[in-house]
Amino acid sequence: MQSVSEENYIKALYHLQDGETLVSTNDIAGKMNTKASSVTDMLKKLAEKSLIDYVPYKGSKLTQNGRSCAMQIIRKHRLWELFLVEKLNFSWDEVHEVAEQLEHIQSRKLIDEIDKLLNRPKYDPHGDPIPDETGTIIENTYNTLAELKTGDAAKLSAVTDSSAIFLQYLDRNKLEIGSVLNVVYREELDGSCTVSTEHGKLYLSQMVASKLLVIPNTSSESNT
Amino acid sequence: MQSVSEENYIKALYHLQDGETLVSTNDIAGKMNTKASSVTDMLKKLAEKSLIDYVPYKGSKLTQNGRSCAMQIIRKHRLWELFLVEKLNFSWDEVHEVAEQLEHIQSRKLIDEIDKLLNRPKYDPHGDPIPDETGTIIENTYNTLAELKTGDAAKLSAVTDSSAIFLQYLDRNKLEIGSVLNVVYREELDGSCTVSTEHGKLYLSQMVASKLLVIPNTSSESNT
DNA sequence: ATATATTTTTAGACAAGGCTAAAAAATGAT
DNA sequence: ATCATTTTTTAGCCTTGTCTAAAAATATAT
Ligand SMILES: [Mn+2]
Ligand SMILES: [Mn+2]
Ligand SMILES: [Mn+2]
Ligand SMILES: [Mn+2]
Repeated sequence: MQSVSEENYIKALYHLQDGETLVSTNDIAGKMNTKASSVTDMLKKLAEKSLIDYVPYKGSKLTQNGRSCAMQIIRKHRLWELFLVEKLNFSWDEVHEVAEQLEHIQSRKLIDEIDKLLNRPKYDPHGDPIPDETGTIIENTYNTLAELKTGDAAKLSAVTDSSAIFLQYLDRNKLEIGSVLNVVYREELDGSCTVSTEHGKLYLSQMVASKLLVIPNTSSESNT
Repeated sequence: MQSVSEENYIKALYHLQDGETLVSTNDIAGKMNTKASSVTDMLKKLAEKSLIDYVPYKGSKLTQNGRSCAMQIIRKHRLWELFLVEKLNFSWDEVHEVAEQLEHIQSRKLIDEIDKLLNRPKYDPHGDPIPDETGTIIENTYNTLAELKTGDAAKLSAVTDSSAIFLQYLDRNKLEIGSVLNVVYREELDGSCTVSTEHGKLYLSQMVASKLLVIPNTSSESNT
């Protein structure tokens, strides 16, 4: 059993990890709003428990064990987020903070029952995939909206920024998971794009477009 | 905002308090499975925050402030317990441990929505009253089954022992909140009693009978 | 009233998790 | 290859919450 703090480090490591490359101590400190020295201490402890492989001065990565631990925490986080939206009238910009607390509740039955209640959902309110009981997670290869060209169409499938301020911006512009986006014009100069949705035309900056993960519409793939 | 540990001390103090009398340091240590010296340290801290009145060598009691804080924690504990039973297929002997964790989650909206979902319930699965948002709690004056005499009838309304082992004993004997109990014979020697329910006759020891809170049936009050 | 027993507090220590400042290692630029 | 910069680790300190052992206060019994 891990402490709340240990769980948070494991989660951060998972989110920062990209393939087999080691995650730097500084990056972890950045993500967790702590100091590098605190991170070093914790890395030693996690290595001791064989949850991570830690190479001093080089970086660290999750072991098999650590990864499966991370998946359980992320599963809980995302199931709770969906539960809050589906059953307790939370909006998608309100759930993250509460889920940060709920993800640390220790009860196998509790999370299994939430999973059942929600009919074994595959995605959370932000489009992130929910690992199943065994820790298996769907790996989707999305495009960002910023990668599309004039004339392309796509379905908004996930967002990479779950901050309240960003999600509220999307709400104001009637963008939600599932929205169909047609790229009316893509400005190469600054990477911005004008899209049309069922609610009308929208101008989206490169900053916003790069945070929207989409599945390109194969039906309009002909116009290359 | 209080730490989880502070909240647990406040809760213990509430449960031990009886009227205006001071609660002894030793009693708190007993209830919390800690040592008296640890309790003394915490009492000083809680007094500093004016959550309790602490008189060294005499004991302590909750202030107005501390009491209202206790009510919020107990409200959360009991609402979560009922939620687990009503919505997530937990049995009444499984909920306490998980509720001990969930009661510390900080989110006003979360608990309000749970309350709404359950239709502003008045009692938890063990018959304990649930404080409302303002901290108001129903004060019932129950009798224990052990106080009744031969011929009395009563409705089981609450239990004072929520341990899994005790609740499972009640399950095995088909006793639940709401069960109607007729005292067929009360043995003065050892305080045990034989009761009949809709499922048949039962022999209950004084130890068990004293943990069952009942509302005597006024319709059979005539036989005094 | 005094001695004994019990309860409570104090003193000092420890583990977890954090911080700052200094030292050491790695990286990058000439 | 050497020097300067950045990253990481170490050393030492702090806070929270716990403990044990000793001291002080209170309660109890003669
Ligand atoms: Mn989240
Ligand atoms: Mn999410
Ligand atoms: Mn309980
Ligand atoms: Mn209860």
